[in-house]
Amino acid sequence: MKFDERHLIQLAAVVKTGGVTEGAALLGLAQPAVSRTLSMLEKRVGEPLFIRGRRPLQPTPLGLSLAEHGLVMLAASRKASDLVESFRVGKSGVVRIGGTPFFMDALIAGLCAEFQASHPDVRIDQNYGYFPDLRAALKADQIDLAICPIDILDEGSGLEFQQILPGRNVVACRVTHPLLLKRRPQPSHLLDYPWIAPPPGSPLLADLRALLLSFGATEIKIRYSGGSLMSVINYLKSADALTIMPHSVVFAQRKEKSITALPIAIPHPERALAILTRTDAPLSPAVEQFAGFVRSGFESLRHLIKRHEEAVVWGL
Amino acid sequence: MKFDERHLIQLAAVVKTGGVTEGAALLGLAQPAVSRTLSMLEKRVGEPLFIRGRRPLQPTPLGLSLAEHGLVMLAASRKASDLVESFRVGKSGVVRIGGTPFFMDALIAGLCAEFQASHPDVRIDQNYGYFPDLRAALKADQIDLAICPIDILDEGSGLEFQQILPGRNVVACRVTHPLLLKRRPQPSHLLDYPWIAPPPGSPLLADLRALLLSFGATEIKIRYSGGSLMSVINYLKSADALTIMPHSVVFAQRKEKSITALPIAIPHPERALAILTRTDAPLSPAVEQFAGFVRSGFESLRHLIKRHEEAVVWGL
DNA sequence: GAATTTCATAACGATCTGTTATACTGATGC
DNA sequence: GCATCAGTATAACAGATCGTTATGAAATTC
Repeated sequence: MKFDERHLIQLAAVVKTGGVTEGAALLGLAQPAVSRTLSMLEKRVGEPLFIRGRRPLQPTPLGLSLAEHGLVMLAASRKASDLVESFRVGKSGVVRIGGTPFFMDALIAGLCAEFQASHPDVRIDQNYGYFPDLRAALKADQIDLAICPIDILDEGSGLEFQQILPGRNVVACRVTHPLLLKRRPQPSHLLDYPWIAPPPGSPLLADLRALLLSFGATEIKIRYSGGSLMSVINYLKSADALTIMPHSVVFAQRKEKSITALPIAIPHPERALAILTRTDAPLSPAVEQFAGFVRSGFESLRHLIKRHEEAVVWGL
Repeated sequence: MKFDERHLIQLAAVVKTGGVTEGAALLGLAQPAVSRTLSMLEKRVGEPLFIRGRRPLQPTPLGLSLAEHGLVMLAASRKASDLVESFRVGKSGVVRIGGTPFFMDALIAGLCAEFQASHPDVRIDQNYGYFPDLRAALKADQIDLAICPIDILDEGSGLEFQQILPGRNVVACRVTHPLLLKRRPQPSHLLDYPWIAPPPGSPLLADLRALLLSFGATEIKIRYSGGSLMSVINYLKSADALTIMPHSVVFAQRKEKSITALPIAIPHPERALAILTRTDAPLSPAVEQFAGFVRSGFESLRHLIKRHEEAVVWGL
């Protein structure tokens, strides 16, 4: 005995509403359609599903049991419909993001949480990587969207950068660092302290090398490397060490009052943060929503940084 | 977005098995049918449900979520099919029985439990009543089957008795009753003890009256009445009272060794126990099974009683 | 017992289903 | 890199099914 699921749903609707007419209305059908379905079901099952000739239509035990299964299907069907609707407007789905570790840890994770306040049914899968990895992951459709500093894209690579924050590197240290006490700290002083090297593969590492070269420094006291952002910060908090960091990352930590940036202008390449996506395939609605949220989030951040810097300048 | 539930089930089958061909096979369909359903679904949903061009067919998150709902429906559908199968062979369903209190309590309740050892999914609803009530309940389709002593049925009543046990009334008392010590207890001795009257409406009450009349007794010391079987037995256990009971009910209590029957032959009308059912509507499979079980159960009981009585005779 | 509501049946067009046959595409082998 | 192969998509068609309107039958209600 194999059922057409729709028939069981119709049965469920009739049992639930207590009438063929009402059941049909519940499903948006005409009454004869449902009536015929019931007759057909009874014939096929070979057992009565309703007690005939009773006006508040009353199911037999078998009819009732079958209707319960139908109700399960009806609920599942409704849920499926809702799911598609919410998926379409980006209210459900999966967003697979990748990005450079410091940015992800400092800025994106929090944004994800904020995003889910309005999109609770969107799942976010986060991955770490630097540009080459991210580019490959995007091409291989392992992630939907990458967040990393702008890099060079081949022509016709099928990828696209959208800048979300202008970049600037700073030298970070703990708030009690002795260099902060100096009236005018000089770049050469930077060589007096132990350094934390950014993770290998990180653009920051290249930037650090360029920075040192600009001082004519050939050697640097690297005492720690390989840690994630939290490790680096915790190390910094416990020593007068220095490291190079995107300004926005240091800025994001300002509330903690544990690390800050040295007021030393250092050379820095153009490293604007951007969203990297594929151009060949359309983004799923949830990804689209998330990307929009990230853009507006960084737009706010940009203004915040701007006002903050103006305030700091005035405060000087 | 409203789905044809069957489509979601097909989607579920494909996701579950990991291939269109296998999914189709799981549902007993040809591959093109399922393939077309998938194409159609994707077009209607407007979002890809599978990542194209991957051989171990891989669903998108949306496809996967939809498939989960489809799986729910598939499971419900299977359960519904199983339910009908088990109903057909009487392995599930509801049996609504009614009967005279003493028989139900003494004999039927235990049989119900035994029945459900082989039919665990059959629910039994038990009701009490005497013949007129049971007849009415059957006609009103409130019960499927009644168990009571055979009574007079009108011609064309649409009901039918099937005898399951020949009837015989005995005088019951506790095993320590003084009358049991007498060599040859006489009917007249019965008037010396207090009596328990069977419940009003009970055939036993009429039988008791007839019994007394046969002794020429006009008065009897009725000290207790209205109790269910358990009350009557508990009363009997605590006093040298007497009461009239169907022999089978006393017999059913033999293991308890608390009450027994006096070896006094008393006049008794023909009161064979029977199953009363409607003849106009077919019994549901579960009821049929139950009726068969009751018949064979009483068949065994009949033999048991016979052997038991022969043994008692030999023992004398 | 008449009115009204509800259910069952009939007939019909449109749609959809499932089938077979066949072309296509990605995986696998050398 | 090309051939082979398994699995998937497409096409075409016959049959079933759906949902509709119109209408008759049955039961409830007043």
